[in-house]
Amino acid sequence: MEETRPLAVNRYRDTRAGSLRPDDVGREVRLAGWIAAKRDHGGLLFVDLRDSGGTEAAGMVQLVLHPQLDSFPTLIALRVESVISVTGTVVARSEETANPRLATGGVEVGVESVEVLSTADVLPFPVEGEKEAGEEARLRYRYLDMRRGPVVERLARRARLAQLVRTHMATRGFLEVQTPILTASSPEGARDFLVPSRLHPGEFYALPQAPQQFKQLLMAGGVDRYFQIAPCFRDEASRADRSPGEFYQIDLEMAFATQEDVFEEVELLMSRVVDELSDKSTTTPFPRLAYAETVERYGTDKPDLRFELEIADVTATLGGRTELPMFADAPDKGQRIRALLAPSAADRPRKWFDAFAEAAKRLGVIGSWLQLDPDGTKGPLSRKLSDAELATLSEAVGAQPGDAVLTTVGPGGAASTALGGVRGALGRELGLADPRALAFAWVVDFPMYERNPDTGGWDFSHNPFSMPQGGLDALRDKDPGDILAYQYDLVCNGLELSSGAVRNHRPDIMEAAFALAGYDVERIESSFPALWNAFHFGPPPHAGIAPGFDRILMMLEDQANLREVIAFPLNQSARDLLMGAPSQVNPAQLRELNLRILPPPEA
RNA sequence: GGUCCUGUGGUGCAGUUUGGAGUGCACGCCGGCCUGUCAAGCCGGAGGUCGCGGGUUCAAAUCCCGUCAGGACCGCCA
Repeated sequence: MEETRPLAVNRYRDTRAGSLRPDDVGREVRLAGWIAAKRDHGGLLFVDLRDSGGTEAAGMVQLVLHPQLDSFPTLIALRVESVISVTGTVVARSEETANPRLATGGVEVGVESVEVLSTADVLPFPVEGEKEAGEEARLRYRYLDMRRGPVVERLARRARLAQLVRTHMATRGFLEVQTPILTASSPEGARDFLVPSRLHPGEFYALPQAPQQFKQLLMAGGVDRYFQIAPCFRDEASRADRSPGEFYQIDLEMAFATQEDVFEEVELLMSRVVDELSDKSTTTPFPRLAYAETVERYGTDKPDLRFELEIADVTATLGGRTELPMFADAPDKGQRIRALLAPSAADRPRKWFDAFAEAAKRLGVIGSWLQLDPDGTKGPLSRKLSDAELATLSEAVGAQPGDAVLTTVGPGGAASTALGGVRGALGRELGLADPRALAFAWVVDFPMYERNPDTGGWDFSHNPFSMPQGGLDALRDKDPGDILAYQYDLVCNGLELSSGAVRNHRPDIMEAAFALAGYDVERIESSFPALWNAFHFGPPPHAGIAPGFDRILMMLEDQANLREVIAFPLNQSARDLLMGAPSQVNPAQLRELNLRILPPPEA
């Protein structure tokens, strides 16, 4: 598989510590690395020497030092994580003293001389050992965290992913193009990071939120297929699966391509990534799910499809009929009654159900529940509904004794979303999802527009450059809320991996599409001058997508947090605890940029 | 902008519900003993503004208010 890493033979080392085996017995070797652990027996000292990590050859070997050695007192005094270079002879360990838990455990190195290369102070947290260090300390001393191993292993996997993406995309005819980091601020979407221009007082560059316009301009420039592992910058709040500030996307765009062409390319790429970089498996083609249907069935547009469990609708069967006012009044209020099976949850404590009801309340819907205990039903609904109605409800979700049924009443979308959140949590808590499965799916047919609750007008619900399905006719004839876009997401295991679209390359359709969102031609032109102009000079139809590089790694590595797959991540509030960014700058720097700092507005 | 969780020697935690002496566990650190350990062992020791500020109380790690820091989430992320 992996080629052996060539090792420079120099004054520090001629052999990797982790490579020693019984075959090496008798060899004179020179090793370098960290003191991972010391075991001081007074007259005899054992040192675990750990070589640098991130390669298969790295590892640990036991050194034996005898008191006759000149440097014995020095070694006794050195703290763990100090760095040494030693020469010595590889000797076999007897059967009683061999360590089967160590790859090098059949041998040890009898040390003849030691050179101390650097010394370590008392550590802020242990490098060796099972204990988890706190998140803050790990970030502040990221280099020590790396020495623990797993982070570097993930970085190695990250490097392999980058390499695989590049070789694969090249064989598929994609041209890797680097696009600017200093570019123009864009009026749409996320908040920009701004970079003041020294040469042009009062003017700013912006860091790209994504190379969206550049890749479309590459299409206009006749590039057939473009890709890039592209840095993207957005000044928005973080989540566990969303880095603050910066992240990477496998950005790609294809000329003369349809939605299906994009799907095929991404399926090829993703299945190769999964095959070569994980022990999981997946099958292509990925299922296609319509957005509206997905939200209806799973309560989210990024469902975890590793398990069934669909949200049922009981508005028709229970609404308007029962004695229970919230159910009885629902149809008249335009509300829906939604229900979700919670398998084997009948004996959950009251607290668990209350937490669900609280969560539902925060989303503006009423949550209630029914527990099908073997010795009778419990929960608020059991007292308020007739036996027949309870049976109807249980049947709707397929509940058996021992299960519970969760219900929500409220506006359709919110009633579904509340249960969608519970569905995901149930999958994790009850182990419904096969941890080795990767359930990819395409979510298609996103709505083009959505109502702005403040203005009552129509906003683009996703990318304003997406092609509306039905083109000009749809824009002219349909209710904006009913117009779908050639806009799609790739989801996997409850994670949104990617978002893309067939682009709108026609100025006439663009004009009509933007008009519905309240933009006139002048505003399009001033907001997106490059694209608007380029599309008047014969742009090819094109489509693309941008799978999240960091999120793919999260998925491959089974990590719940992006920080685990990034070498030097920012913390939740976008601070770099290691480097101390952001930070104030000196007045001379500000003067040169013609900037003055104002106090933050009073709260 | 908001909600929730967490903050206790260098590290990871328990103690907070029900106020009563900085009480406890594991690791680390310092000193001593120890020639076959590999989480070495044994003996001894040091190390604390219980994040910070205010309040209630005879008495606060514990209750209340505020604030700071870390995390999860809502808003936000076309």
